[in-house]
Amino acid sequence: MSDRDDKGRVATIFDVARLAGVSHQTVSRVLNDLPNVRPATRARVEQAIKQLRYVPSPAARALVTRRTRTLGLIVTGAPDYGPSSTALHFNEAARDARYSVITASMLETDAAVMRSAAELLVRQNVEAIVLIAAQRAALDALDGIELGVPLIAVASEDRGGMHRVWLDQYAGARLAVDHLVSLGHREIRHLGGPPNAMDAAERVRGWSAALAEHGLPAREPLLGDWTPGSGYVHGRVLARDAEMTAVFVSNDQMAIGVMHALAEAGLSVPDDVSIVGFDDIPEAAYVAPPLTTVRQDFDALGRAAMAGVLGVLGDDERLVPEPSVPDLIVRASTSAPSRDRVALTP
Amino acid sequence: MSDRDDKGRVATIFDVARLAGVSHQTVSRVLNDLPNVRPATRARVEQAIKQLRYVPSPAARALVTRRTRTLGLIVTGAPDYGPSSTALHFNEAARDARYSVITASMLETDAAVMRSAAELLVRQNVEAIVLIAAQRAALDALDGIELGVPLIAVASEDRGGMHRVWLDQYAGARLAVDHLVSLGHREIRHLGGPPNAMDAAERVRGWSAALAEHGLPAREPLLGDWTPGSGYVHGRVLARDAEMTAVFVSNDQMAIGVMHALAEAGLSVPDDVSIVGFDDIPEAAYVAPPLTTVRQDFDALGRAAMAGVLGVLGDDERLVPEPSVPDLIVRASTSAPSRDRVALTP
DNA sequence: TGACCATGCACCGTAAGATCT
DNA sequence: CAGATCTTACGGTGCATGGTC
Repeated sequence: MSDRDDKGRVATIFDVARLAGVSHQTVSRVLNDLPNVRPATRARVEQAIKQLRYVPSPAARALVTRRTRTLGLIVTGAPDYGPSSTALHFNEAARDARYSVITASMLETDAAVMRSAAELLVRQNVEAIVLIAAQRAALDALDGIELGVPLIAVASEDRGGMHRVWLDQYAGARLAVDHLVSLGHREIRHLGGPPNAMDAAERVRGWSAALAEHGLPAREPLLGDWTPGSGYVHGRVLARDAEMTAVFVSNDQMAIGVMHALAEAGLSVPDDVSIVGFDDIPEAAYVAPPLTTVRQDFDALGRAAMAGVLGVLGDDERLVPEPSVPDLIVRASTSAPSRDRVALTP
Repeated sequence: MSDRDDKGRVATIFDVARLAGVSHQTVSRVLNDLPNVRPATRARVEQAIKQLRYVPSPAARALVTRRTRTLGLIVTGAPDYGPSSTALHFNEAARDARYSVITASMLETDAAVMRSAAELLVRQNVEAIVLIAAQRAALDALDGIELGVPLIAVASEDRGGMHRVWLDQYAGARLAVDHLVSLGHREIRHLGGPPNAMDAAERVRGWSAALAEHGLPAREPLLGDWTPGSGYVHGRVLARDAEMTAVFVSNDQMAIGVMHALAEAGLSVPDDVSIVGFDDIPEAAYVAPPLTTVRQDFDALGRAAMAGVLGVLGDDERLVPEPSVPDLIVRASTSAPSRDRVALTP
């Protein structure tokens, strides 16, 4: 596979041309599938390419075409299940479309670091930049600055000046609440994500809209930070609320913490309190009790991001697919409310 | 930031040269910090660079130097906490060293896909390829084929023909078992990872070596697949083993499943059975009970991979650091064995 | 005339040799 | 003579132009 001649040089288009007895331009035409090449000539060139194991130089090609078939990907935040999965599937979709992806990952959402990473990508002549970032601040960091290349954000809030793909967090939250309401719950509380998280805000919106539609009260939501620890802390608070019979938790990690706190307080899930999470992380089906949750299709999201790129670049006229709506996965952490608790509600 | 003139062109080295009143070669000398440039001239050139917002074209530079300052990263398998963290920190370390990283992620460890991804990276003239792969098959896929660039594998088993960085899984496993032994446990079972996982094999090795050293029996280990579900399945088997008082589980996800199964069987953790996991995932501190586990320093691992790259490329003479030894994090899932169970052992 | 193919040049840097002060 | 600077060549493509049958 090392494709090198005696002098350690890889074959060039001129080597191929000489071997095939044509000009380098004809080789170029064959490479790029252009017309006006006689089939016999084409065959000779292809034979020479194979024989010399010639592969075109991306650097030389990029220099003259100013196209690199390379995309930039910026991912901020901890390597949690959602963003990591989205990045993985985006990467696979890009490879399928014969694009390379230069990735810039960073734990912190620091505006200066993000901007310098974006500039680095632009200098590498990426054709578009995809941003996977849960926090609003990540969009702010790249908003307004003129990158010179299209920016596609995976984000659940709208923003001028950049393209966007997302999953319907609002609809997912409504699924969760509708499920609890249909089981007979009337006092349904919410543990949300951090205030700067766009997904969290959409889920709060869905929760309160669903409650309003059913004429049910919406108590002030609690706000965690996505971690199991914050779920535990707020779970202890929720355990003292004798009126509520169900909690819609904004992600599965916090839901695990909530269930732990409820168990410690002597409350049974789902007999005393029903719990619905969000994401369907791998652990969700195997905690005690298995968690009813809202599954997000990160595969679709990653592919949608790539579809967005192709749409913007004009490679592909296919429209970017509609945002997919999450699925409710009913497991054992939800059931009809117990008589005792129902009796307490007004 | 769009750095373009009226015709939409970015500045070239010639534009800078003209503005500074020097030749483009002098500009190049300034860019590359070469000597023999008068301070006054250097200042004029730097002023012109700033004024035109000139940045050198990586494509043109790569064409002539055959160096791209770009690395390839291949990551296989699900986006679990360990590999995702390692990839993140490697990425940050690479950026600190002013390298770009082209990433190829793939869910499946398919030899053909891996090889074509590696070839794609080589065509992009990456200067080295880093492989993060838990499975032995991933090393097999790239073993032997002549890539033409150095390959640095993050892998816990040795392999000819490639450089390697790793965390000391064997020592980590010994820490876990030593902890259990020091608490008084004498019948310590093991739930390992899948047979094709290199980390899993090392942990089995550490577990059995520690037992042998203490003169304790090593029963045949069970083998899961890293998922919480497989932990649950094997946990039900373990629950019927009346003699064992502790289980060393090869990762935290499976440990969660095991604890769930034990709880279902009416066994208390740690009163009846002590559990030690591996990894210290974010959930570990908040499950019930909080999990004693072996923390791996994925940050150090990612940086070690980058150090390995720099070492191979000769950019940096600093030695690749010694593999770091994991830390034991003692939480509530381990305690001295109960009298009842101890009495049962011979 | 049109299908086929060759020639020259641009792209934007770095490296080596030539020239000037 | 040597430090400072310039001139020339080159890398590997794709595009525009032109030539030939």
